[in-house]
Amino acid sequence: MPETTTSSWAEHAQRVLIGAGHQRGGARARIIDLLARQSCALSAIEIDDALRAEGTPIGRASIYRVLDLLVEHRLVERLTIDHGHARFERIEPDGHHHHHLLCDRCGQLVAFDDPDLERAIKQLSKRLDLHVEHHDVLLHGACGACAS
Amino acid sequence: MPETTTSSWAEHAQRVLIGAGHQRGGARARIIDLLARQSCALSAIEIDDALRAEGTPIGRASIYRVLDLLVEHRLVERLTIDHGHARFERIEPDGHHHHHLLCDRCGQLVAFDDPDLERAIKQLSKRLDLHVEHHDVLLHGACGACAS
DNA sequence: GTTCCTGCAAAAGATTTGCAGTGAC
DNA sequence: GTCACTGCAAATCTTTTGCAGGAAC
Repeated sequence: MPETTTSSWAEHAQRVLIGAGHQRGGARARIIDLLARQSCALSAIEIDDALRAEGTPIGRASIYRVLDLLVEHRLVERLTIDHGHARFERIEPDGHHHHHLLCDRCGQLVAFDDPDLERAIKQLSKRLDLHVEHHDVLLHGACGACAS
Repeated sequence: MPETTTSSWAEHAQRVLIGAGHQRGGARARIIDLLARQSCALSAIEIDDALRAEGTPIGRASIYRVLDLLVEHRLVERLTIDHGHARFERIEPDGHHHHHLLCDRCGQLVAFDDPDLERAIKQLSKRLDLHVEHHDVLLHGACGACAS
């Protein structure tokens, strides 16, 4: 896991948005900065809480609007893991990504990587008559801590 | 695709629920019957609409309650495919299952089967320090019709 | 100065809960 | 007769939209 990714993603995101004709905005910068620091997906509510915890809350509407904008520009991925909540996670410019396991015991969301799984999905999209642009895998079960 | 599955799942579901101490109920029978006839996942709203179209609507609350009960007894799987809607699909007693592709062009949900993918996930759960009980794969892209 | 950004309040939509009546056993 | 099932209405919760003020360029 490259340590440099964090800040470079934030800069990349800002660059893309400016390039698309958007202005700089305080709320947006805060959200981008927050997402840049995460290791896993956050819900809009968690983002709201985190920003509030930092002392200066941001309106819910702005949070959703910024997230929409980021999703639109493929800077952030929207995941629908639990029912009723969307979760958001940055998309790395180098295409590197992971998948998730939702622990049914403790509710924690755990990220994992698996090249074989990526390979299987790539081959699958050739075999089937489908154009796969993007994929999500969600496992349910017990995380390392709960399984032992 | 075995033609017999349809009715046997409905009977199986009823048997499990009766065995768990539940009574027979009209609304529940209607919903089980409807799900038994589907080839792919339905949302609660679609279930409501379908039942209304049959002439005798069922209260939303009952629909959600029955679905919860079915999910609880592992007779139905809850999928969160689009953001804001849960979708429900029966779980076959023999463990046979498929995954989905959501067409970004036309919005259609397409089911597909892939033994290699299943294998990759099975091996993955051995390699990683996780107990995988269950998994969902969702592909995004273009369906056969839209891709051509 | 114009256009985009933000926050607040209100609205929309899906899901859940409370409660009273009905039906199953 | 008891306990589960159902429907209606109200409540809850996330997400969206309208609008007016403020900031960026």
